[in-house]
Amino acid sequence: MNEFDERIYKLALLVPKGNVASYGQLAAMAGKPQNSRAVGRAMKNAPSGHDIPCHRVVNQNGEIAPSHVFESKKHQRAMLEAEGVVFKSNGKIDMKKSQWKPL
DNA sequence: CACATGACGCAAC
DNA sequence: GGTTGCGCCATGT
Repeated sequence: MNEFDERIYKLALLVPKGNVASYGQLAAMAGKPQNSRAVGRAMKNAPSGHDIPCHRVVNQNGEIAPSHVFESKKHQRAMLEAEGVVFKSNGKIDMKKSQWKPL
């Protein structure tokens, strides 16, 4: 596992319940602002059993992965909603309210 | 080794 | 505000 990926996982774990982080955000915090893609790749390659809330990691548009990534988009939406993440009428996440703001 | 693809982001139109 | 194009990095063929 690369150090970068490890940081991504750690950051994902740091995301509090009810909040979400964008790929670019994690990438920036990991030290590579332009490497947002690698974040997604890292999530995809994320090891199971590490309690990594990959569902809390979304894109800047407030959208979740296509669907084939998790069980389904609906499932993930329900999961996030259960955690307190605010969703807009269009089915996307209200980033303005739910985006994780690290201290 | 070169090319194409992908859980993305941002600037430009 | 939606769509298009380009950039960045890692992986697979």
